[in-house]
Amino acid sequence: MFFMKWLEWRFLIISHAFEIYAGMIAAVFTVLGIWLAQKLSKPKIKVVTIEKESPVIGPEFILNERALSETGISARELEVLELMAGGLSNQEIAARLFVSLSTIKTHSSNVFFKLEVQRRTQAVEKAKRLGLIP
Amino acid sequence: MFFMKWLEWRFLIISHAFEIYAGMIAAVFTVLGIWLAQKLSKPKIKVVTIEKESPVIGPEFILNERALSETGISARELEVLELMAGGLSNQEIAARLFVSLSTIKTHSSNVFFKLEVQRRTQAVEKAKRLGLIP
DNA sequence: TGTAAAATCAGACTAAAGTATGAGGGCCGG
DNA sequence: CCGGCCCTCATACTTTAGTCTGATTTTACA
Repeated sequence: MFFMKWLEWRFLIISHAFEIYAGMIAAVFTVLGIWLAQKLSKPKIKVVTIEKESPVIGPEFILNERALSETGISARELEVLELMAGGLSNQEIAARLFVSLSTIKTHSSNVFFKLEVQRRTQAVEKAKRLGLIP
Repeated sequence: MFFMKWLEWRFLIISHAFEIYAGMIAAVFTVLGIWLAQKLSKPKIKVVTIEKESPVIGPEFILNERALSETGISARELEVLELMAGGLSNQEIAARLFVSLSTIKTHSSNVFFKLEVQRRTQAVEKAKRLGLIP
């Protein structure tokens, strides 16, 4: 029985040798094709942009020249305004700028007038809004 | 001459019929393989992530509770501090909160003590730094 | 229920801040 | 060279801010 079966197989293989050969070639080259496709195909590139919140990197202050000229605030007055914003008293500002208290009072009064306010806290607040100080 | 060439070709084709056949099969199935690969394989996706710096859009203010408890500033005192930062005088703050001027003076004095400052401008400046007010 | 913190207010005082007015000197452009 | 602006300073005065002391009431909490 075994022998018979084997003979049958042998016959089949021999008589269909070409077809088997062709099939093997087909199989091998199909695999080759798949492999080629995988190797050669360019990957699709998907670009994902991620918005990253940067915690206020640039404290870069740019003076608002327009507002400055519109208010008519002078260089010295702006200096006083900056120190004022730093929380200094008129006395301390005077010492810092090597001038008298009277001078600072005059300057600050002028600043208040030009900014249309009546208190230093308001002046600082408005000056910041206008971009006159950081 | 032409005839000779043709004969030569013919001979070549016939004698190598099998190889040509095999080659064609190989070619066809290579293409099939490529096609299969294209159809069946998931498309390769290469994900490129790009970090994009965005300059903090939201000026959303979040109160710094830590600093608040550390300084020991009470709710009412914080209210006064906020109005103070708005440039209001003690008189105006008193009117706004329906209390007397004395009360506001007491509150502000307490705030100055807790923030370790001596002037309202300094208090406002420091409070902003600490995240107590916007 | 006692108490500690918070909120309220007052009076008195000191210290700043702000206003008003005037004035002198420096600098610049018409 | 003069008028206008800026910077400076002073004096006098008013207003606001800030300190200190002391007190009452409310609220929250153990």
